[in-house]
Amino acid sequence: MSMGALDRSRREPLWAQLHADLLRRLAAGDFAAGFPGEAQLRVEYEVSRHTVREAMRRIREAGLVESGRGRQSQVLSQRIEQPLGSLYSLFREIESRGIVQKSVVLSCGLKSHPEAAARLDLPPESDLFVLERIRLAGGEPLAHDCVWLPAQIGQPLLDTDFSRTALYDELAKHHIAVPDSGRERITATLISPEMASRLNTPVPAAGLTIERTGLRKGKPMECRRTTVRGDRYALLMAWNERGYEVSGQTS
Amino acid sequence: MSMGALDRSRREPLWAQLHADLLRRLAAGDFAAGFPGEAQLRVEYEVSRHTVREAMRRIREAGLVESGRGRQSQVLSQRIEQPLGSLYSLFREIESRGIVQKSVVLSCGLKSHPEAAARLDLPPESDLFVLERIRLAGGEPLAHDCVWLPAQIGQPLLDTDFSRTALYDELAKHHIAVPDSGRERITATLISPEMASRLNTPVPAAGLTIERTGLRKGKPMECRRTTVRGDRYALLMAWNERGYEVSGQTS
DNA sequence: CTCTCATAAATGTACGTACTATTGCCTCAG
DNA sequence: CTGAGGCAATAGTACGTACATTTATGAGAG
Repeated sequence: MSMGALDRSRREPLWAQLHADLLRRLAAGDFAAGFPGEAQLRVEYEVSRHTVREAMRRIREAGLVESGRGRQSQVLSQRIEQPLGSLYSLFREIESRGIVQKSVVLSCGLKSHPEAAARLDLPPESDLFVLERIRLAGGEPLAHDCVWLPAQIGQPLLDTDFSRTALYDELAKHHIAVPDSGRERITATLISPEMASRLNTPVPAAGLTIERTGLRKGKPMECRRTTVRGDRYALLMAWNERGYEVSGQTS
Repeated sequence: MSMGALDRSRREPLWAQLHADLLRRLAAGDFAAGFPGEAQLRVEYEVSRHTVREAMRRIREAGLVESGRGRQSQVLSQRIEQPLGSLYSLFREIESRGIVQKSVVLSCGLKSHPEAAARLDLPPESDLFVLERIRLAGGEPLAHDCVWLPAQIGQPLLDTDFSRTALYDELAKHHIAVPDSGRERITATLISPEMASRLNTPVPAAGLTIERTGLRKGKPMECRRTTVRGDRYALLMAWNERGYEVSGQTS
């Protein structure tokens, strides 16, 4: 309900409060039986039509509802996919297909790593949280994944069993936000004999190496190096006049 | 100037006409010495502040200007880069670095190719324009590139010497528009011995294989298969809350 | 010359009104 | 039952006003 949802004494703009409340109610499914009209929202929240439209514009632009002259707003499919890079796409795609995703943890602890420290904007000899895993999909090795975090972020994760859980889920449990932007460098490389035995590939074999730096509010907070078996993964990119979409394909 | 720029009798909304005119003037460099304020635009175009803001909101959201309380709008960098896929990024990046870009044309003509025809939504036995090249950068082989076009599009290109010219430039000369959207499938593959001799790589070597379908107004018009030497190319992806940016890196 | 503070200017927020264009629904004639 | 037409509802466009908040500027004190 709108009781107390809007507080005119707060510094936050009215439309922003209304926008937040509408998002909340959308997520809660309040509008499953139809989205209210501008007039109804104006009465319900006791704001002007201008304020309602200011909030609704953002809802529309996010693609959550569709509206037009003469007809009320229609709730659209609720998928709000934030870009999280090709790596995230990879592992999400696996889950969405219901493939069992497990990992073999090769190491998990604190260790210095000059190259990773440089990418995290830290002094070369800083201790970093490092997590090295072989990621399995459907029981078969898919990728070798090594992630470094600043020690202060990784500290609470030292005792975690990462064989069945995702790093971002663990970060969320400790109320640490995931990256909101980042860079990835994707190259095709030969899988080394040592790596080949871990990934159970023939020699020679090709792999996709993804070097990733994740940022939060512009500050590096995650540095990753992942080698995916070339025979089991494809990176899919779709582009149009508005931008790119990235997804993955695992076999 | 604003003389006659806005026509209230037209069906197009006033803000849209204003928006279009501001875009035009921006592109023409009219605002190089500072973007006009809302008040000035209101007077100049004889519209209400609401209409000015409706137009300006779109200019701001397109990232063309930046504005905030107390200070006038600032013109930002004017780069409006249309996404054209990773392949385009690859070859553009080479040109921007001034590296001499040449090609060895392996074949150029009309030929049927069932698999490519399927991707172009054409009957399997249709004749297609096919152009197969080894692309060189700095005198050294970089990629093997094979592109198929529907015969009617490729017909005028049959006599072109593609050893020094880009396909899209040739299409432009014949007033054929380039794709405005498309899909790419990027995988890591082993370079076959036959390909290795063409690309001058050792055996074994890894390569990035890009299968691309370019669309114009939703209709497939280009189908491509490119194998890039893994040791000479990296695909760079940057992502933030708004979307992805893709670029390339050649060595 | 430099720092501080008041002022002006600009955009942001928020209210009001009116009219337009489009849609969906209901009524009514056939 | 069906189709046409009118009517009400709804979002879009466009105008007006006022005040808040932030920034840049300039005057004046030190």
